[in-house]
Amino acid sequence: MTNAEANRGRVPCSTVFPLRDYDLAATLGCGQAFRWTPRGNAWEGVVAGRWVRLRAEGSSLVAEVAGNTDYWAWLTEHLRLDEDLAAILATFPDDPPMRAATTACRGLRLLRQEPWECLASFILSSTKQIVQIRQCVQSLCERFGEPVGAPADAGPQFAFPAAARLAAAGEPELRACKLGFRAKYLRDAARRVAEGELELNALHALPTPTARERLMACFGVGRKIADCVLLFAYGRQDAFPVDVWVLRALQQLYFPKRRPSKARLQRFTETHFGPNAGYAQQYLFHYMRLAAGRADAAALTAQS
DNA sequence: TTCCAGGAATCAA
DNA sequence: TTGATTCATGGA
Repeated sequence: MTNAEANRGRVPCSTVFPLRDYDLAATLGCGQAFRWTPRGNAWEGVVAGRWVRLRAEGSSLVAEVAGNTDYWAWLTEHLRLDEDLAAILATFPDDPPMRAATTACRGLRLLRQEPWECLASFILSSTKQIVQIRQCVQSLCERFGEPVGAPADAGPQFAFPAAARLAAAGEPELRACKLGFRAKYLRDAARRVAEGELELNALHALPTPTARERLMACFGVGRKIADCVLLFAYGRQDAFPVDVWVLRALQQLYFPKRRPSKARLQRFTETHFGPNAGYAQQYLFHYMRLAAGRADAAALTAQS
C-alpha cells in the first residue's frame, strides 16, 4: 500500500501555530503560488507532496494534514511563519506608492516554494491570466502527478509532477493541458533538470546574478520568470520580477509624466527599493491587482 | 468581437 | 540596442 492509499480518507491530523501580522488569503491568493484553493473559511493545497488545509483563526493558524505526524518544519518553512514582517516593511522606501501598497496589503507574505514546481509553474505563466495558470498546473498534476493522501471530503489530490515525468511526456501530452506554445518550454526545462544539466539545489549557493543566468539558460525562461523563481523559491529578495502589472505600477506611480524604457525601470528597481526589493515588488503587484479589481486604478495614479 | 494576460524568442532596422 | 511580430488559450 502506498502512503497516499494509507492516508486516503483518514481523519486529518492538526496543529496550531501562532499567527501575527499574516494575511493568509492575500498570501495564498496573490499569484505567487498556484495550488491553493479557498474552501469555506479555509485554504487547501499540496505542499511538497503533502495535502494540507489551513485556517486562520484570530492570532492562530490551524493546519491539518492527512495521517498522523508531529513533523511540521516543512510547513513553517514554506509559509515563512518565523519571519518578522515589521522588520521587512521598515526597509521599504518611504514614498507615497509604497505607503499606499503597504497599507492596502499589510500581512501579505512571500512563500518559500519548491524550486522545480516554482520554475515549471512560472514557465507556464507567460501571457496567461492567474486563473488560467492555476488550471494548467492543476491539469499537469492530475495527469502526471503522484497521488497524495487526503481526507475523503477533499477529493483526489496529486503532487506536482517530477521533472523526469514531464521530460518523458510528449509535447502533445503537455499541450493537452492547455499549455500552448509553453509546452516545449516546459519540456526543455524538465529535461535539463532531470538530466542534471540544471542543478536546482546548487543554485542556493550561487550569487543571485549567477543563479539567474543558470535559470535563463532554459529555453523560454527570461529575466522575469528567472526572477520569480529566485524570489519565490530561493528567497532572493534582491530579485524584482517586472511583469505587466509591476511595469504599470512603476510607470504610473513613479514616472507618471515620463515614459522610461523597461530597461531603465528595471535599473530603477535595483536601487530604489532596498534590501527587500522583491518583497516590495509583491506588495506593488498585489496592490495594482486589488485596485484593478475595484476599477479605481485612476485614483491610484492620482496619489502619485 | 475585441482586448489582454505574472513573457520570451526571433528578426528587422 | 530597440521595436514589432509571433506563439496558444480563454477570461472579461
